[in-house]
Amino acid sequence: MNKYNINDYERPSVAADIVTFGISTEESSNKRHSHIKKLKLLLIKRKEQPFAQQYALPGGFLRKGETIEQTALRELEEETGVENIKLINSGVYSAPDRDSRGWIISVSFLALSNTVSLKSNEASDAYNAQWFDFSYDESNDIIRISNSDEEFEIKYENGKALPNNLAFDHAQIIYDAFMRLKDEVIYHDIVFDLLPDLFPLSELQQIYTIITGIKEDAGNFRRKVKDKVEETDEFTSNKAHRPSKLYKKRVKEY
Amino acid sequence: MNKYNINDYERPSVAADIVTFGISTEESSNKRHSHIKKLKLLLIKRKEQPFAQQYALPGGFLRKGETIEQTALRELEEETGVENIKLINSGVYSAPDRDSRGWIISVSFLALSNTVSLKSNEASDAYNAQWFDFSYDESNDIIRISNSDEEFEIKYENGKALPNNLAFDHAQIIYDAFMRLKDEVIYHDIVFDLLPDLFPLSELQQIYTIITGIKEDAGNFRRKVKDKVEETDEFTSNKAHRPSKLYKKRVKEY
DNA sequence: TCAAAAGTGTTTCCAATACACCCATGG
DNA sequence: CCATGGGTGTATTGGAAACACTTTTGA
Repeated sequence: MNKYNINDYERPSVAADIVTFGISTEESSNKRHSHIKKLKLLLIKRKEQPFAQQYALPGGFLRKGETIEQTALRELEEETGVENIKLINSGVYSAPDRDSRGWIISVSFLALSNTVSLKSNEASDAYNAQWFDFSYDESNDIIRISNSDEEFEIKYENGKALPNNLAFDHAQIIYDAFMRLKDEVIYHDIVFDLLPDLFPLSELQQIYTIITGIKEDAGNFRRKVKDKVEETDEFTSNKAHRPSKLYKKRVKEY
Repeated sequence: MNKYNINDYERPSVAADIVTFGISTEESSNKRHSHIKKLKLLLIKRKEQPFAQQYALPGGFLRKGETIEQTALRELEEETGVENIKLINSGVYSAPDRDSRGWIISVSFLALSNTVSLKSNEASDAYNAQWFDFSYDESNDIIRISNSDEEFEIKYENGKALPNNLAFDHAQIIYDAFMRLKDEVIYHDIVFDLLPDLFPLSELQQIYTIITGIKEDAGNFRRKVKDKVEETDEFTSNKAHRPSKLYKKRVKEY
């Protein structure tokens, strides 16, 4: 720190990359069955070199006068139209050769969208952004990311994500961010940031299970989360079964 | 990301700041009592402006060709002589006005020293580095950092650490890093990185308790960690009580 | 012989699990 | 009226907590 003059040394470009998760609701063709929740990841198709036409995380460069969180929110909005999300810093990637354009380090964010963002689905052509299905195979430690055209697998060995068709080191960034998400869901009740304000408990459990891999009896799960949620007077309707009461996250008082 | 030329925009300086925790052993004057373990934090006294003569985290600037982790390890060694430590990224601080010298963002690391570093204590004059006592008052959410001359309190309100006599935004960085440490100790068995290779279970528990605030019956604690440690044939000696078997961390097999 | 911490045994109790069963709705 | 998921009640059980008690050492 001593004798360092900030003009004496070359400085890196600093970027933010955003790993955005959301929940989609897909109506089953069989009306007897309930809708199914899926975990989704937001990617963009790159237009420019390097990795042109390949998929990458949305992201961009830190500008003077803003924080890196502001960078992340700004770039996410510009590139995908997604707004109103919770950000959690999930890593810093600084290998000198990670970007062929030059010396660029990246600060990654885990981002959780609490609304099923129709906006960006409709506008995905304009934005070049796509929500991909996301799943994690716990027993083999493999992440699968797919849409109707493409499929990416992220395998993990010796502490590193193996290279795949995703741009840059984004496979690694996604792997790390998902592991962080899993941790935060299990230990810090962050599931609620993936849900709308009002939700039935079955929906809470579905998403909890998708992310953590922890399957549980519905009745027991209901009791376990009882002190973390509050009842409302709202109910679901139009389902081929008993309506379910809607709950909201309980806000702690001090 | 599109149309961005990395030479078009001004770039920030990037620094690493390191929040280093270690464990000291202090022999009690009363020989009947056992030695007492204390949690310590490593700080340096700044020689230059800004904040000259005030205490700060060790840290320094990212150089071309190295990763930010390498920066952290290099600066820690240069400024304090401390080596062989585990690093965990604990945040990124990028408020534009956080450093009066200019546009400097900081990547912070939680660092755990598994040896009671006598080297840097002896050499602390040369290095201008000091190990401070560190304690966390859970019920008031206050961190206290002190040595024989100085005392710093870190109070937390509305999601932010209140300013104190530590340099820059280092109060905030320390607060965040300690909370991360607590989490990692409770959920991910990271206590072992603060211990030597061989240790009695009482020592493991002491440190676990200091950090987490979780007090427990010694017998019950012993049973709880049984599957995380392995017995050795070594024993402590020269204590005014029954010798304790030394254990080591169990390494998982696959 | 005593204080202090190491270490084991045992009882109690609570919370996680399993599972049976009723409810409400649309098909 | 039946399939489906919502929702409650209850018995079981495994592990956490409490605590009594023995062991081994140096002072």
